[in-house]
Amino acid sequence: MSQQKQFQSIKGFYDILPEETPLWFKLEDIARKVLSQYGYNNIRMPLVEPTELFVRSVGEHTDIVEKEMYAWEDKLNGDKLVLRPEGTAGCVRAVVEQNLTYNGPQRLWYIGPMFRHENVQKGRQRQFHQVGCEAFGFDGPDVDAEQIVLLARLWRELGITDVELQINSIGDADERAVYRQTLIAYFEEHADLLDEDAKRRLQSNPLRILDTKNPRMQAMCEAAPKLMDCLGDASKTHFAKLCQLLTDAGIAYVVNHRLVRGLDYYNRTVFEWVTTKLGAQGTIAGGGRYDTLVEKLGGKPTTACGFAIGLERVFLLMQEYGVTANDSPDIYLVNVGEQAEVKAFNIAEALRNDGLSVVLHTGGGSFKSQMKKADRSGARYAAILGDDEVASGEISLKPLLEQGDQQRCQLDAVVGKIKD
RNA sequence: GUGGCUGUAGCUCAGCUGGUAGAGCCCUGGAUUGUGAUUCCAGUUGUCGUGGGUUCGAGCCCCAUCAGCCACCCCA
Repeated sequence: MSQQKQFQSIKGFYDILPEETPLWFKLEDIARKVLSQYGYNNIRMPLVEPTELFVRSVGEHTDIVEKEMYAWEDKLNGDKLVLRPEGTAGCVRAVVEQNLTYNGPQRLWYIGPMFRHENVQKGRQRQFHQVGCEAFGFDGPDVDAEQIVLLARLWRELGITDVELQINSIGDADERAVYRQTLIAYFEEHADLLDEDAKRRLQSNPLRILDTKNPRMQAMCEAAPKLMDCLGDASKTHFAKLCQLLTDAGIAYVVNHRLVRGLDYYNRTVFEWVTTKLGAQGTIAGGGRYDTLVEKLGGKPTTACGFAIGLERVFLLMQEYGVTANDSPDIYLVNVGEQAEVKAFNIAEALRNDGLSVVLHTGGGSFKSQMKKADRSGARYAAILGDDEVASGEISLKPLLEQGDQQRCQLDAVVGKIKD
């Protein structure tokens, strides 16, 4: 007997197992319900897009584009393609290509896998899943607030508490450019305090230096100029209105002046929902405005605001909070004896016609072993079909989840007894 | 990409300074012949992540490799 080689899944790519899917369904069902409550419509984009789409939208000098994309060249025609690392770019591409905002603003959402070649950790895999949500053509901060309130509702419905909302405004591109120069100048004045890491980032990503954990630099960073102070009136007003809307809605938030997004397309409002229960992968959802992206991808100027939810992280959080789900059948149909085995198949179908979920026991075995399997299936009832029942044209029903007597009844009375 | 820890049955793990593998759970069967979840009895489960090396002998020591966890980084 030669043993064939076994395969293992690619690093960072996982199977989601049957015992986990009920909770996934719960998560997805609730997300769908909440999104539709706010009038968002589902859109489904391809998993593969042209590489250039992400270079132009996410940004050439971002980590995602520089080192995390699954990119390749099509052998047949030389097209440069990628597995999508995020959803917004593809969604905007679709909106522009199909002229979806022709008849006015659009609220869209999508769900599916994203791909980033990162180092694997809990809550961070190379194929992961997001629910994304994008609103096009709404200028005011009310959409920003709507999306935040939507997420707050989602956490509530999912049974997740203790997630912190952080918000910030990173202004418009020109304001950010001014701030960038101001900040670089400030850091250069304090060059003696900068560590290796900070020097490296000084030109590439000076805003990130503010996040440093180096205690020697803390005080200097605290005293650095604030982005908020460089914003123009329009951006400031936008942010102030957002804050007011959130306060009025009773949504607690923290203004985090250092909150910056790693994707280039964001402007003005940025926000993140953060938990402390998942280690370093604390962000379960993040988003913000991207008012210039539609135009940058060839569409008419259209403002936009969106967010993405990291589903694996939310899933882990649900488990953390003890949220459970099951998809147990109503009935496990026990059948012993030659006649019973023959009849059971049709009885199962008849019960399913009445809308019940029925697992038919197959493969024979004693009453005892069949009852064990009935119990393990999680079914609410065992429906028992033996020689006696076949003779009288009845079926016995035994509740498995709670105490109660076994009852014999006619087949067409089963639904009534179970639906009580 | 960098650093630290880990990898033994389906699951959780034990395995002494190297002497050819164990527990609990699970699973299968049974405890007067039609009844589960409790109890009792019996039984099955393994290329000790993979490939090399040292040794008379490796789960244990050494090297490589793969995978997982944690942190940095980044993000959802």
